[in-house]
Amino acid sequence: MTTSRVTIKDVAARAGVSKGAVSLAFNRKPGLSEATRERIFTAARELGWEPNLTARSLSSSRVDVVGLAICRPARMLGLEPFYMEFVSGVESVLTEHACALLLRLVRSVEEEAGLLESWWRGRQIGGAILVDFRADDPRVVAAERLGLPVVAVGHPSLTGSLTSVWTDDATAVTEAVRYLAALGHRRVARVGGAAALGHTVMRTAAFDAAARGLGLTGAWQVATDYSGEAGARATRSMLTAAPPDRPTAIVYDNDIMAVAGLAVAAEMGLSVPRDVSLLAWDDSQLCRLTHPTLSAMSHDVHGFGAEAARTLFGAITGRGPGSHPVPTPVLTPRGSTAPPKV
Amino acid sequence: MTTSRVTIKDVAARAGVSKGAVSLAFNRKPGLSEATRERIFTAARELGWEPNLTARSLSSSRVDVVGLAICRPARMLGLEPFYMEFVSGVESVLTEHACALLLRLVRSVEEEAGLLESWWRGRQIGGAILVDFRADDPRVVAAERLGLPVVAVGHPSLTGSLTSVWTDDATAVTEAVRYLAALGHRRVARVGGAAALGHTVMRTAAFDAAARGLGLTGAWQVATDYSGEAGARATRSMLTAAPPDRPTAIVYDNDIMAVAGLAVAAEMGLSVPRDVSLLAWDDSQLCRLTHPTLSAMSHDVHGFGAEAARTLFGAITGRGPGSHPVPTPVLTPRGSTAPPKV
DNA sequence: GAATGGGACTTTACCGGTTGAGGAAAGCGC
DNA sequence: GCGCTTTCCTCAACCGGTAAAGTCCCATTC
Repeated sequence: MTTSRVTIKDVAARAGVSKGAVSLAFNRKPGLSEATRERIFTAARELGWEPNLTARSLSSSRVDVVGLAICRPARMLGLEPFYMEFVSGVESVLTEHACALLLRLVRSVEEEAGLLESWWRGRQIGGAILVDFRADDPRVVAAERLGLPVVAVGHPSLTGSLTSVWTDDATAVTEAVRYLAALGHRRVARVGGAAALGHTVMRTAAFDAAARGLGLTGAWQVATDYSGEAGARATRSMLTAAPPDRPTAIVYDNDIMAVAGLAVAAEMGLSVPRDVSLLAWDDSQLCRLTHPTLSAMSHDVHGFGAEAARTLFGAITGRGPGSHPVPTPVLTPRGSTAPPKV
Repeated sequence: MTTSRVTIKDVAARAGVSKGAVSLAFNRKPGLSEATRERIFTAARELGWEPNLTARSLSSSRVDVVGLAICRPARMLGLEPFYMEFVSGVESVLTEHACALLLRLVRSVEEEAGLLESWWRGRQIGGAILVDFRADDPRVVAAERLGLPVVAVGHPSLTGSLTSVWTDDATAVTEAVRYLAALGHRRVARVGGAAALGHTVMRTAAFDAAARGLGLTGAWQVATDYSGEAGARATRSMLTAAPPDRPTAIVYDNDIMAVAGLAVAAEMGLSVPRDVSLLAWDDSQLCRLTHPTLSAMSHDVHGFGAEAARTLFGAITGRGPGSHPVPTPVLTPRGSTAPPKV
């Protein structure tokens, strides 16, 4: 009921000091005796005062909020364990710095670029995390132009002069293909993510290169929108191909599509991994909840988010641009991959 | 590079008016001629000015940010499609009001109560959305004491005097049980969510009542932590029970556990729905990506989030407490439910 | 004993908007 | 031509903090 109208002035009055002193105490700056400091904290505690962050950031012109806009259809977002895990990693670091996360779902990168400008101009955020880069991403130019401190989650080749945090997807794709080839697979397919995304392009190229390098003749890949439906559709079309073309192993660009692929195989009466091997990507817990369990290219998404947040703090505090690779996804074999049936 | 140091004063100067006039124009308040208004907008556009929201909320003491804290282990969060869909529903309404969402993951409701107080005292949020109520939830008292406008997502019996938005879970559970009984099942089990959550308690009671009412002798339910692992464990222990006790149908409290249950059945060589029927809850797209597809108690989670946000705006603008039911989940039969084998 | 220095605060000028109290000019009735 | 509204706009006081400059007092130092 009592709308807390307690301000720094009340605390100052109660502690018998000026508001400047209260400010010094709460920002742990030197220039106050221990006794006074203590008196101020006591007064604040008694009144239940907390500094008004709005006022603080107005006068100190630093904002303890970072923005994150995600640009994927709501439908897919919910299913994609990646984002929530990423966000939770980001949070874990932000929390340490008493920093908050402003989240927004957008429909296009153009909208996102506009939003970032708005947020920054309106002093709503002190920095931002950018994900899902595409070729010639408008956000690169926007962030540079605005001088907005950001961390770009994506390969340096996509993020221009922005500070970036990225995984080496090309190497991971190569490892995946090598593994399947080592098992004896010759016809390997890949169900990729959205073609517009930069990392999809890179994975696609890496897949091609790896397949060619290993002399795999039947390499075949398609792009999807990352949704389970699309994954199912792609899998169905691959598995219904005439036997000489039919892949014996399929790599997916996320978990969901791999799960959907597993269902398609079951629905077609094919046994995994006897008739076809499946390899997922990202490796959320979902991969351990299926039967058979899904082999996957696994990485620490939570840690990825945390690293992104740490890097963002670096950018906000003026550290110049840089490129921060995080560990490459590693192959985690489970029940869905095996040598092809002879 | 050019840190945008454009302020209302610059715009005023350029348009040849006072800053008060600019303020009036940008808040669409009366008292300005069309011509002046136009001149001001032009000047603002030319300078690329956007009002500093920090300054605005300091002087107008209204904050266009709402808080949402989610209290579940990161592990589970990622997998739970519910939250992202809910958030996307919330967003869809917030966006219309040019309002932002402050998100935070917390480890306990106590921490959340503290956070809300901090956010509110620090004028970081204008209101909050509270989810996952438990019995005697400390957030109820906290929100009341602070006078913080909130919308509580949970049954009115759990949310005290707070404005609430809720689904009638008891009715939905009853419908689920009735459906399975109508198919001929006599031994129906339920894999519930976290026992500490209020809605779990209500669903548990409703399940018991429904089973008793229908004279089902083998009703059996357990509580879990909502994780896929726990769902798998529960399913395994149910399906390994001696035949007279073994349930022929299992209802799950979310999607993930149902998916895990499906895998367990497969791993045990049981056929779904021939040997056992499974019924999921929430019905994200995941239910359509399995084989067989999962029958589910289905509701519009996106719409649920949107309604919560709308109701919150009501609370913020001073509308008194109220209780807003949203549509009860409805049964959506798919491939995982059938009459029991005789 | 005057000059120096520094610790402990206070003062005061912002930060960039909003808001309510005016004030000048134009329109209107008589 | 005078008072009275309206319309349109200016002024100045906030909002609740921060930060740089200023004040005071006391201990040193020469």
